[in-house]
Parts: sequence; C-alpha cells; structure tokens
Amino acid sequence: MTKAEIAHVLTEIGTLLELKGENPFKIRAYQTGARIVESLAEEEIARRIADDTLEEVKGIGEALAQKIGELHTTGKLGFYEKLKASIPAGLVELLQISGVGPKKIRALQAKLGVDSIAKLQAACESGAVAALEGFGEKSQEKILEGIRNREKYSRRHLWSDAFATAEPILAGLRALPQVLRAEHAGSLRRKMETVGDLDFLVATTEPKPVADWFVAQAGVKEVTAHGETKASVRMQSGIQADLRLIPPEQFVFALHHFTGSKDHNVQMRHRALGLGLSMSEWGLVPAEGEGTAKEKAEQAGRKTDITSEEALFKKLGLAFVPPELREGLGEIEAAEKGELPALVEVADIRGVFHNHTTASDGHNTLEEMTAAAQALGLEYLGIADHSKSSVQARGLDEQRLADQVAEIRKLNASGKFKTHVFTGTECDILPDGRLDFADDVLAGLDYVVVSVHSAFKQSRDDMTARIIRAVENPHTTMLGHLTGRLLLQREGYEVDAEKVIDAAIASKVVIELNASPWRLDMDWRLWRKAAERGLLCAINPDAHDTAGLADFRTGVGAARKGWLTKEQVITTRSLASIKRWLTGRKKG
DNA sequence: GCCGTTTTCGGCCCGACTGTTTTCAGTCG
Repeated sequence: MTKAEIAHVLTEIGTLLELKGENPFKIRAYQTGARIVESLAEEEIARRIADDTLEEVKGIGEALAQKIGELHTTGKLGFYEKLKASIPAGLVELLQISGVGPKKIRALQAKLGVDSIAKLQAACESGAVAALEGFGEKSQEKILEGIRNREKYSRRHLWSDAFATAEPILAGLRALPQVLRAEHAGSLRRKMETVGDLDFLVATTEPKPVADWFVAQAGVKEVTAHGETKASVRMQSGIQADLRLIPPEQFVFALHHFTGSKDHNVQMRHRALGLGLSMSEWGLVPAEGEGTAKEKAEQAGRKTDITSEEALFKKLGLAFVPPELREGLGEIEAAEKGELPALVEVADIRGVFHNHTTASDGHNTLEEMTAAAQALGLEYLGIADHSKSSVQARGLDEQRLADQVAEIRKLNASGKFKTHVFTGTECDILPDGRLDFADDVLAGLDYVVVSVHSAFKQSRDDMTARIIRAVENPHTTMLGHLTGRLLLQREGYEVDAEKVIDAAIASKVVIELNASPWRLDMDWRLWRKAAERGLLCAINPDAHDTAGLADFRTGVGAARKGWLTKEQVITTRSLASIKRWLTGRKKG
C-alpha cells in the first residue's frame, strides 16, 4: 500500500472509533498517525518497516507501527476490517451533516434506529427527532437544513476563490470605526490549496456594532451564530465565514491561535507547557495557579509585552514562523534551531514560463500576453503552447510552432516591450514517454516544458517510466504539472513522485510548481525534501489569458508552504541569468 | 493510542455558542 492509502485507512479508523464513542485521545492518535505517515517519504516508510524502526518516529507507537506495517506489506488490516463491519456504513456519512457529531449520531441510532441520511431525514420529517431527549424543534430543523445542503456546505473552496470572497469582507471590517485591527486567519492565511471556511479576527473594544455589520453585510445567506465574541454566517456561495471579536491586548494570541494549524498549535501549547506557560487564544499565562486560563490571560493581557506574533514566538524561544509553514511538520524544531528558511516572496519573481496564447487554447494573443507580463513588472515571459498531439487544445504542429517562434523573435527585436519573450512549447509526453516533437524541432526552442495530457489511466509503473523517459530527454528543460490533478475536481494520475524527482535531479531538469489555482502541482508537501536534494522549481502560472499571469502569486504561496527559498526557485533569476542558464543547458 | 530531566500511569488544549436545559452536553474550531 502507498502511504496515501495507509494514511486514509488510519483516518478512517479514527472516524469509526469516534462513532463508537471511543477515547478521544485514542482517536487523535490515529489522526496524528495518518498525518505523520503522509509526511514521511515512501521509501522511508518501507525502510523503517524493514528494519523495524517505525516506532522511533514521534507519534507512532507499538500499535500504530504494527498496523502500518501490516497495511504496507499485506494491503489489509484485520483490525480495520472488523471495525468497519461493526458499524453501519451509513453512520459515517451522517458526520457530513453540519451540527451533527458522533454523540448525536449514536443517540439517533440507539433510539430511532437511524443508520443512514435517508432514515435521518424521514425521522426529522415525522417529528421523531424533535421528541427525542436532548433534541428539539430547532435541532430537527437544523438537521433537515444540513441534509438539504450537505454537499454545498461541506465543499471546500479553491484558495483563490476563498481569497476573492474574503478580500472585500476584510476591507469592510477595516473600514468600520470600531475596528482597531482586522486580519484573516485559518487555512486562507496559511495558503492551503483549498479552504474550508473563512476566519476573520478583529481587535475592538466595541464588538457589538462590528458583529452586527458582519451578519448584515451583502452576500450573507444565513446567520448561524451571533454572539458577544463570535459571529458566523453562511455566504451565498455556501462558504462559511466566522468573525472573532477580540480585546486589543489579546489580538496577537487569537491571531496565532486561529491561524493554526491544529497540529502547529498543539505543538506550540506543548512547548509552552514545557516552559511553565499555558497558551490559548486568550494569552500566554503561568500554567500554575488559580482561575481559568481566560481569567488569568485577561489579567496578564493588560500588561503583556507581547504585541506581535514575532514577540509571541520569541517568548517561546522561537524565531518567527511564517503562517505558511505552520503545519506542524517540523517548523517549530527549525525555528528553535534558527534554521527556518528565508522563504521566496512574490517580489522575488522576475519571470514566468509555461503560458498559452490564442495559437493553442489561450484566450489572448502573444502581444496581449506580453503587454500583461510587462504590466506585472516581469522581465521575461515564456510562451509554451500545446504541441500537436493535444488536438483538443489546438496544439501546434511543426509549421505553426516555427511561425510562432518567428513571430516571437520579431516581437523581441521590435523593442515594443521591455519584457523579453522566450520561445518554448508545452510538449506532450506521449504514452510511451517519447516527446511529441523530434529533437531537431525542440533544439530550435529556448526551452521545453514536457507534460502529460493523455492516457491518464496508465499504471503507476508505466506512468512513472513514461515521465522519467521524457525527463531524461536532453531537450527537456522542465516538467509540467507532475500529477495532472485538478483540485476538488479530479485526482492526479498515479505516479511515483519520488522516482520522478530523482530522475529530474539527475538530469538537471526543473519541475514546475504549476500555479494555476486549480492545480498547484507539484504539491507543496513534496517540495521541501525535493529541494533539499537539489531540485529546482519554476513557478509557472500556466496562464491561458492575461489575468491568469498573476496566478504566479498563488504559486508563491504554495512554494512558501514547501519551504522554498528564492535560490531554489529559478524564476527569481534575472533575465541575463536565465539566458545564461538556458544557453548553458544546451551546450551541456 | 502515545508519551515521559516531574511521570511506565495518568495525563493528553480549551473556550464559545447553541439548544436544550434548570446547570449542561454537544459541536466546532
């Protein structure tokens, strides 16, 4: 079994145990275990199973090590099969309903025999749920509403869509006279590729008018909470937005807390406890003594010297951890040792490769794209239209490619734009790993992006060998979207990323971080280790129109999540440096 | 189920909001 499949089983076990009413900490152990498995390299898991050292990984004990080993070697787990058999399959889907958790599900099953969404709906419609102890009319209504909208409400959203929704809300909050400071938090601030809901934090001494504005703003479909310190709304798009109203002196603690991630926060609290401090969204207070954490924090908050996240981290003996890194994947250890990377920034980007024009499936002409690149301050723009096999995308044949190259050379020579245009292609990787153009055609271009656009259903081994063959072609400059995934729409094709990365490093081929909001591929989780081993990254917007060029900014967010520095991202290099690099590759 | 320069047992983050309650459980983040 692959690590992704193992992690999936561990997560499933956690969910099933939850439905059984098991010890919450046991459940968390499985969830943590799943996350740890995901964070390890495929080969490390295999090695640790082989030499029986899985238990040395923090968070994995005897029981988890045994289960992971069994899954990895046999592809099955007796414990999991039995557990699954003991719980009606329909119970798991009940968890999707907003406001319904494990305890309510167990009560509904025990007293009404509910074991599916259909039965729950029927029970609500007959009024049986409202009559149940611990439930009432409102609960019943809420459950029905949750059933009706479960798809819409549970859906995640592309980071860029979430950001587009959040921006005007944040601006609206900042414009209120009672608001001293407002920020967004959560996975949006951490630049996760998808976002579940929006979190807004406001520092204020007059929370009521702020909450009132928030629940009454345009685009609100439903108000789900409206309290003293918190308000929640459901927007028309189905995305939920939460507002937290915080006294100014506690704002920094809340900002850190609600930025998360959960794993990061657990580790931070643990660290604080080790220093005799209790950490919460309210503040950082002595762990000992009388009173609730909130009471202590309120007293401490008035005289706290911590007024920035930098100071908060410093108090715990840590360097400032940028929000993108707060995933509980080693950032705290690195911050402690002063080994956090200086992350690449949007301002570092000097150019972009892999963009389309009307020659293939783009919506803007070469000149329009170049003008847009110049307006973005980019020194160079790579044009990489599709090759002839991508018929659906009007891929260019040899003649049309030659015409385009001539057009680009003419444009560069004209001096019309400051932005230099590189000639390239997004050359299809054919099912057997050959490229869609002959060597002499490829040799005439400034650079070559190779991508898979067909035969997605090949076996993992075939796909891996296919891509590696393409990567090893001496004319290949960079590999496009490693997995071909479309976030929230389509899984990527099966491929052994580790092996492809090794091949790319060996062949001095760059892998792109496709910055299209739907792709963000290669995934940020793979970048840290790959870059440490020497892989270079190109942040490519894969723009199909002028507006799409700016997506490189979204890509920078993903690159930062992957711990990438300016040096590891080739598109931060100057035009002169890139020209030297491209020429050098041709000679070498 | 995991972990340990306080611990091999007893902790494991903790508070807000809602709806059902008459003092609190469940859910959520």
